[in-house]
This record gives sequence, structure tokens and C-alpha cells, in this order.
Amino acid sequence: MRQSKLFTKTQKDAPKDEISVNAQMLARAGFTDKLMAGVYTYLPLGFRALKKIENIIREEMENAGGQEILMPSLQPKENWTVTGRWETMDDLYKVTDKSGKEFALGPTHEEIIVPLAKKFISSYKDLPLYLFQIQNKFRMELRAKSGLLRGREFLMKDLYSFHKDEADLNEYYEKMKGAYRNIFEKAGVGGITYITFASGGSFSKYSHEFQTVTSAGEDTIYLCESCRVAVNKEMRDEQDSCPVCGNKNLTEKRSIEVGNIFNLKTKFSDAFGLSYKDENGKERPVLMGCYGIGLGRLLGAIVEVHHDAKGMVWPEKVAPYLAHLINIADSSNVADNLYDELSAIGVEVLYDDRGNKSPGEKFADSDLLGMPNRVVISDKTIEAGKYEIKKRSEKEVKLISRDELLNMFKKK
RNA sequence: CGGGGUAUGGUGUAAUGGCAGCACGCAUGCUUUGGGAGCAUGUAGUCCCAGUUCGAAUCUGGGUACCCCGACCA
Repeated sequence: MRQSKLFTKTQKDAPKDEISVNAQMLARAGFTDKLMAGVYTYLPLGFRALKKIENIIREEMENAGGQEILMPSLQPKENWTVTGRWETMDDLYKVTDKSGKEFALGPTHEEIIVPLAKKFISSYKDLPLYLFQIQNKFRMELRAKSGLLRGREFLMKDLYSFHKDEADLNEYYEKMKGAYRNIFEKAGVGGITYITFASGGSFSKYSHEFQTVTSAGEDTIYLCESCRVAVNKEMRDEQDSCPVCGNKNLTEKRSIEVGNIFNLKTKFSDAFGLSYKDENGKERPVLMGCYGIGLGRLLGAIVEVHHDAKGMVWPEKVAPYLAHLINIADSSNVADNLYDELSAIGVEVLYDDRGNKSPGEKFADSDLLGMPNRVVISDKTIEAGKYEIKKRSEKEVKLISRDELLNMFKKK
């Protein structure tokens, strides 16, 4: 992408009403634009990062047997009265059409997917089944806050699993924990994201959250350093020790809930009469699990974790572009050629080809945007027959040959 | 939803009852080019509705939006 053609521009100052780091930096860098509290537009760079996260998640969900679908956001009231959540869920957006008919804007999709699954599941041969979608959710947050961390409309991956018995559900639940670990690892927050025991509601003792430790977090967890698991503050009264090793010496941390997995058992199957016939022809309820990840929240969490005073520092797998090529030479020939060559071998490059910007401004922009690798072409590098490369996360600048440069990016 | 705060060009800000000013951005021209360049000329603003006043960005009332703390968050 030639930066001279990029839709967005950077800003020196953050909007005064954004306080959180993720909101400030994403706005300054032109990754997102706020439409209203808790509702954001993803601009080209932010959208690319979001898509990277989406693809990481999709790959893991497909590896875990998930089949992707897309359910509607606009949903009939009737589905929500079946479970009683039309009345009890107080963050449900309700809309009314001209005839007075009422609808919900989906905050989650159990009420839609269970009746859907009922149309296709009738035998033990149809199970297990794993369906997921990546789609916008709506929740009437009375206080949207912290930029992307708590929105009213936000992109979420939700997978629903359907099982013939509890053993199968539990097995898949453990498998999902592994898939989630892979996702957060690839997203660059693996080392500081802890599986956390949280309230399980009325059907199981626990649910599990994936909590990314950062001072910007709005949750409080108690961390067992040796087991690398945590307990959510909401469980503190009933669980004051590590659920794995019994250690009572837990560390209090602030964290962001980036994912949640939940054992639903037959809660929704019962409500909608979702059952199957077993090997003996006996009718049995289907057991369910559900597994969510907020993509925008994860994006925001990554920024909270990976930034410095100058800007964002994107992990390679979620960066909008792998490299930021900056030309500050008099002529653009060398940079143009490198841009074409890298593009030809499939390297995602943001090319700062702007002719009217000073080197200082280009470097400052590059630090703010935070692509993992910076390549600088100047009269000096051209004269030396080399390319200057610097990792965003490091200070050292290296001069390398064209072949070294191409090889470095080819691997990725 | 309870409490607190804020609202002035695209962005950040100044003006405490008397000519809406500055910086960045943007536009045009010239000069400049390794860490947010210089000069010149332009461009663009008082959240909304009432009220007080000779006169309101400024005071009063109402509304709206946004931010922060708390509550809420299957």
C-alpha cells in the first residue's frame, strides 16, 4: 500500500476525550474512528489488523472442527421469550418496526442457533457438531468505555458445540482451551494471558475466562504464578486458593477478559427442546458449550500491552503490514523497485512514498503506526548499496544487502 | 442507572459580559529533506433550545453528547 494513497492520516494529538491508551493511539494512527461511545469504525489499517485476528481465530476454530456460519443480528422477539431473556437480559437492545413488531439486536446467539440446530440434529450420528460465526454483537452498555475494550456494538467470534453426553462435551471443552491458547499466543499476548476460573452460573461450578494481564484492564484476578491460572475476583469468596494446586498465596492483577468459554450443558437445549435419538432409539437432550472471543477487545488489549511512548508495536501476526518501507532519498527509484519486489513475493508492505514529508515526520509516523519492521531507503543507503532495517521493538539499525532483506521477509 | 467533569475551526487550545485569537492540519507558491522543516498568502469554529442583557463563547434554565469513578456485564 502506498501511503500517499492511504485514506487515513496520522494526528499529532489524540482527541481530548479519549483517555485510554488503546483509544488514543488507534485514533491518532488512523486505525479507528469513533462514531459514538462504544461504537467504532475500523479504518483501513485497523481493519487489516482486525482481519488478521479474525483469520487467526478462524484457522483455530476450523482446526477444532468448527464450521463457519453467519446468523442474523436482527432477531424475532419470540426466540427471546422462550428463554425468558427478553425480560431478564437488561443489556438487550430492542427495536420496534412500524407495525409495532418487536425485535432484538443479537447480544449472543443461543436463542438463534439452538432452534437452527434443532432443524438438523435428530440422531446421535449428527453429533458432535461445532458451529461458529464471526459477527457483530449489540449490548446496551450503560457505560461504554476504554476505547475498544467495552463497546456497544462489537465483533465477536462465538462457537457453539453440541454433544451427546457430558464426557464428550468436557473433552471438547478442554480442546477449546488449547485452541484459545494458540490464538492468544499468535496474537502476541500468550505469555500474559491466563486461564481464569470465573462464575459458572447455575449449571456448572466454573466458567473459564482468558484474562490478559495489563494495568489497563478492568477486571481483577488473583494469579497463581506457578500454575499460571487465575481466579476472578467475582469468585474470591468461594475460591480463595489456586483451584489447581491449592496455593493460597495469589497475586492480585488487573486484566482484560479477552475470551470466555462456557459449559451450557442442557440449559438452552431444554428451553428449545433440542434432543437426539441415541443408539437405542431413546430421546436424549443435547449438551452444549459456548466459546466467545471479542475481536475488537483483543485488538485493544494488544495495543494496551504492546506500545511505547512513540506508538504501537504490533506483533507480526496481527500487524496490518509486515513492513513499513520509508523512502527519504531524493529519487524514488530504489524504493519503488523494492516495493514492487516485496509485493511480488507476497510481503505485505506499507510504503511511505510521500514526497512532501520530512524524514522526521515519516519516522514519527512509522513509530506511531508500529509495523514490526522498518526499511529505510536514503541517499546514504543507496550509495552503500544496502538497505537499512530496524525492528519496531528494537533500537538497533542494521544495514543489510538486498538478498538478506528478501530472504528475511520470504520466510514469513 | 447513581456520582463527578467537559463541550470554541478537521485536531489541540486561548479569550470570565465588549473586535472569537494561537498552534497543528488543509490549500497555493518558493525554499527545504536522517527524527513531527522555513517563509508568504489563504481556508475553517463558539453542541442545541430558551432566557437575562445595549451587548453572551462567557451568566441562568432545559436538553444533548462525550470522558472518568461506581453499579451492571449469560
